[in-house]
Amino acid sequence: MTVICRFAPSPTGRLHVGNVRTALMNWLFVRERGGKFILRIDDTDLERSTNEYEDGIKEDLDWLGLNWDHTFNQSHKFPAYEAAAKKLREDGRLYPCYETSDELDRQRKLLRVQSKPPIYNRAALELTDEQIKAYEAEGRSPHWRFKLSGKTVHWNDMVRGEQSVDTGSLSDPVLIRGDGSFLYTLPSVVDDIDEGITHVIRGEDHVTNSGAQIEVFEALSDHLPVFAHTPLLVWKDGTPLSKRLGSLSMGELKEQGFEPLAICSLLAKIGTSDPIEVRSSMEALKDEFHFDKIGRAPARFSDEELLLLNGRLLHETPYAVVKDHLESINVGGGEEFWNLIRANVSKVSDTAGWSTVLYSPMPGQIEDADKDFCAAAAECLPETLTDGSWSEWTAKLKAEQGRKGKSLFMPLRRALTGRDRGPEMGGLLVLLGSEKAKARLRGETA
RNA sequence: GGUCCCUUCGUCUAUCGGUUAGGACAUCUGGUUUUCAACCAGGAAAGAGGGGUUCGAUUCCCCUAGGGACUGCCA
Repeated sequence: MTVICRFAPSPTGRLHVGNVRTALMNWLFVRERGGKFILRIDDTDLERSTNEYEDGIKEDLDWLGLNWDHTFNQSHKFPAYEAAAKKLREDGRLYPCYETSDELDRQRKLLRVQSKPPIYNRAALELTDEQIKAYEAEGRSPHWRFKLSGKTVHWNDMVRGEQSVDTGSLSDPVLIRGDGSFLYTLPSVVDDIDEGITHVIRGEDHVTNSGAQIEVFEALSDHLPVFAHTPLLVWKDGTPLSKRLGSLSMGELKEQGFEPLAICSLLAKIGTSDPIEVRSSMEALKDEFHFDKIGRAPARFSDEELLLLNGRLLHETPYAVVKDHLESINVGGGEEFWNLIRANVSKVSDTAGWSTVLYSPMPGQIEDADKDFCAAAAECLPETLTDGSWSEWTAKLKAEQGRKGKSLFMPLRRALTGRDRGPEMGGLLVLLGSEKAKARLRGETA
């Protein structure tokens, strides 16, 4: 059986880490099983959906490496949803309701105050023809609810095991709004049937939904996908992610200089029994993905962890992979430069600072007590530098100046780079060149 | 209020009744670099609380506490 999964974002905003995790789970599962990944744009809400967001979402997925085999918009499929609604009406599963939103709101509040579950009372089922005519005469157009069976729905969830939802304790879901537009539930089920979706992988906020949706599936066809409800993502301190989604959008993370693979690695690993480590390819992530590795507690997302993984990834990234990125941010220096400094960067943009150190005029950093020492060091620095120059030079300085260890090396590092920490000095010295090095040791800007 | 879910080293987690409770990240120590960072090795560190069941409970059951999801003419 070919596995077919879908990711179904609404184009009402850019993708954030929560969405991406869902997309990633679907993608990893499909690619591991050699199936089809469908990108469905849930734009039935024409008011809030925009083309810009749709393009943004596609751009984000592209950037992350989550490629899809097929994509379509729900807004192009209204006839199919109408047909499904017609069938449900004919079968007596879809019934018109005339309450206003305010009335329903009041009813729910009242029930809550009485400590009763806020379930729709199905008053619309009792309406007489006269009452309906009266409502229509008032100009009210009905919204339509799906009549749940009241039975308990069972399914075997790939993450949560045996699940049951008592549809008797649920409100009949509204499928069609008063203005005739479709809510999420019906189009989603119709499309899952049409596309032959075999596995629905989504967040556990949909668990109750699935109970109702399964009944809609059963009312429309024999097709029923397997469900997998993954735990939600929370912020590192355990608070809901929703408060900071703005700063966790892909657009934002990209701008902050995070690598797609670091993001995917983190999102694929948190909340699982695998160690949180970066992987250098989506292939590797795919091979390690398994539903039985997913825990059931909320997965914690940490920006610090992301930065760490980003650094680890860069430490082993070959020049060819970052070449374009380096050129796009105008970083001087080629392969030698990258190989030397990559172990000391967390983000590609950190290379800019090292590029300045090596290729732009800047003053060294010399403390008063080290002035004479640095001047002397400048004197005996050879004109031509090779890989061995650093150790020869420092050995000579050690003998002549009587300095060793930290007091020997730190002043040189500071004078030459202006920094306390950084890559191995031997390599830096060669890239820096003798002339520049001498000038900086004398306290000049070079 | 109701339904469902969760609670193990600082953090994310493994364990399907008997384990020296394992790993990863962070932290600490050592090595390497005649300095720092990076890198490598090693150490310390844990089953919310209370009851059961059992020869034996982190594991099964109940209660308490804490956290989360759902309970929309949102998705």
